[in-house]
Amino acid sequence: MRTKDDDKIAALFGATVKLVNEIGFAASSVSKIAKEAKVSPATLYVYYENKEALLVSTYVEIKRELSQVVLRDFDEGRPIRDTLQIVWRNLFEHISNHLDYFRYMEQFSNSPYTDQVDHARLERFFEPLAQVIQRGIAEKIIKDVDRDILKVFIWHPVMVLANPRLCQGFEMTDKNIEDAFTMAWDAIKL
Amino acid sequence: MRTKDDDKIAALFGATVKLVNEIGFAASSVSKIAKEAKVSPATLYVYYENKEALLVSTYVEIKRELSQVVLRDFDEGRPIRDTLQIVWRNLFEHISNHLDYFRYMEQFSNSPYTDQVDHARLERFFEPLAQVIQRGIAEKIIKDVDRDILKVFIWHPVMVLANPRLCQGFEMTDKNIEDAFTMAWDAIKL
Amino acid sequence: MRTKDDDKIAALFGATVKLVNEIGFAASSVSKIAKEAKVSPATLYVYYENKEALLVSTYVEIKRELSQVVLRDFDEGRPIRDTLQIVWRNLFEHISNHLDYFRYMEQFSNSPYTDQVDHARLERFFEPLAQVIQRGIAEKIIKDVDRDILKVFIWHPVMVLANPRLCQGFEMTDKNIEDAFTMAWDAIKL
Amino acid sequence: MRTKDDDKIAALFGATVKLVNEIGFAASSVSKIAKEAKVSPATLYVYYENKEALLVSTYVEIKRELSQVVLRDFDEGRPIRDTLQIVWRNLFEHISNHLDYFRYMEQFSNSPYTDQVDHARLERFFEPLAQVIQRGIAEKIIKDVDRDILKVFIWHPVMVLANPRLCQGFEMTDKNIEDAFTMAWDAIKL
DNA sequence: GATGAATGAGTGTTCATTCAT
DNA sequence: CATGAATGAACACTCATTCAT
Repeated sequence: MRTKDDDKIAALFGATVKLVNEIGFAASSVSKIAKEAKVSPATLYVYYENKEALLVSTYVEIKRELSQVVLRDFDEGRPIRDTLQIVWRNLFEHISNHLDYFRYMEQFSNSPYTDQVDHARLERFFEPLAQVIQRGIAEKIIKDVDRDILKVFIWHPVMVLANPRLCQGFEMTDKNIEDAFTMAWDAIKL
Repeated sequence: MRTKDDDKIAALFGATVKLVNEIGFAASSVSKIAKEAKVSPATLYVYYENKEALLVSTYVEIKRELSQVVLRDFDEGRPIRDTLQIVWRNLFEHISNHLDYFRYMEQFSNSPYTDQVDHARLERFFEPLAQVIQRGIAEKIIKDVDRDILKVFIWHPVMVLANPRLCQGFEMTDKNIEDAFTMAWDAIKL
Repeated sequence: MRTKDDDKIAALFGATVKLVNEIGFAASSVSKIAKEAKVSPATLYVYYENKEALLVSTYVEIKRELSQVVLRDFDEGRPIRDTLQIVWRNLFEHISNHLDYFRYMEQFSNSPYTDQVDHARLERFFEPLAQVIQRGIAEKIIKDVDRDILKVFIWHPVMVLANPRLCQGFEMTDKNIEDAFTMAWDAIKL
Repeated sequence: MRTKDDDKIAALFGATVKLVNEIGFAASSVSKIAKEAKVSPATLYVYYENKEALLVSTYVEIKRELSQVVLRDFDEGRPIRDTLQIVWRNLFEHISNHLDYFRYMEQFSNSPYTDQVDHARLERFFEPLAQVIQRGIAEKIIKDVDRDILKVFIWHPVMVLANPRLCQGFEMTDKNIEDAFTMAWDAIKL
């Protein structure tokens, strides 16, 4: 029965994210995740090959969802700065609503499981953004430097600032968000 | 009686960093660390109260060493941009020579053990830098925004770029390092 | 799925009692108990929350069994002395057949785990006996002294005499048992 | 230097008794005892062959002290009942002053180490008492039953009643002590 | 004599995974 | 499909004892 399957997958997804947030990545064992999702540990292996597959799949799903939200109302016609600012605000809003997703992403990124992810596939989720950047460079609006450097200055600040472990005192007020975007833009613009 | 052996502490420090780099934080067990350091697991407990103490101590030591290297030849008399650039280059050099230290710091930062660190004490290692930033703001050279935001734009890029897991294709060439510093400065300068 | 196995519980119970008798309470480790019961140490944790739960449960089970045997054919109509003598003989017989149970009880009683037992619940197993004593006091057949003192004189002698560690030379002959009962009765009767 | 030796032995004796009372027999490790006695674990092995020797020696010393206190003012001329009552009261007083000794004795008695004690030697400490009993039997004042049975009824009740683990609610008031002695005497007298 | 360092063998417990139903 | 039982391997840590000074 299809419905039931999807329920279980959703339950496992939710349980995984919740547990990683509550007790941390290392302490999130298969049996605890199964208990949280109200299924048997054995059932988990019906849907995923092993623990790694569950964790990787959870990560990819979060990234997929993130790309959809962030690229909502994406319109290439607008000036580049405006486009980026809209994306930045979407990103900020999504983080605020789903801090649990972000904390999962961070912990996953720093685990050995990251190596098992098909990063090229993830990049494709955000392809439109990459093209905007590319256009900005061509039009001499954005600095022509290594793409990784650009990415680090545009996107990482939000992630770091949203991480309570790294920025304990920081508050995500509207002003701070706008300040940060201004600085990101100053960094990359020519 | 036998005397306490600095060699053993050094061996444990080295083994901890090496293992975390090779197999990851979560998989670095006490017995594996002990074996790598060529001591008995029981001996480890002569020098550290428990696993946490070893990991925290290793982290603090890395941070201490980093602060010394980075603040080498520190001279407040220079223009702020120059001061930051020198620090940035020191940081870059240190990262290049000790990528393993940086990977340890990252993994540690995303572990539950981070909460056990006396962060205020660590901040003091880098106090001179904080004062330069402060002066820059007072002299209206640097933007007057939340200090955490400033830190994220000045220091985090290097860390992220140096992380092969996050930036697989990135190469730390001289040009890239200078490009990145220029962008960091553009971000924070008024 | 496999079903929970009463055999395993019985095996763990037996192994626990046997080992405590053979090597002592302190030396009876989880892994040794598991090996004796021919299960994996991990399996033990399917049936009991932890070592303490196993030991406590074993103790309670022995006490429950003891109460059933000792109160067999219990009849309040008989004279009090006769009632106590029957119980005394049942107790003696049970001890003879299950010296291992008694040695387990003793060692458990002197362990820190005793504090975790619900003593009130155990007392209820022997409630009918307490009432006989109570009646004896009311009818001025038994001395009206602190209940603990009564218990010590009626029941403890059997336990101590049955303990080979405390009474190495003692033999539980019929005569000795009757002698001891006579003395217990002389002690408590008015 | 003799003085120093005796200090260390006394410190080890005290530390052993204290720790067994505070954390239990099983949890009293060599290193904890050494730390409590403020000596090195290695020093312990200068004075005792091993842990067992320390524990056994501590037990024997407690028994020796006990025999001295209990037989204080011993006078064979008095009526047997009076003699026993005096001893009983001495015993009660000593227990009250040194509950820690008694708890040590109990825990030791239920440990495997008991088997290593030279019980015959201990019996000799209390020889005068055995002879009084013997005389009581010869004079047909005390029941002529197995000596172990007599011992159990005369001496064990105090020990059990003094054990908070076995008799949680019991209070050692003067009345209770006299009640208990009366019952002990009733049990053994002809 | 006295010590703290050092350790192999063990502790109780949890793990990711598979088995039998 | 779904499950709880079952487990070998590993975990962090402590033990009684010995070694080197």
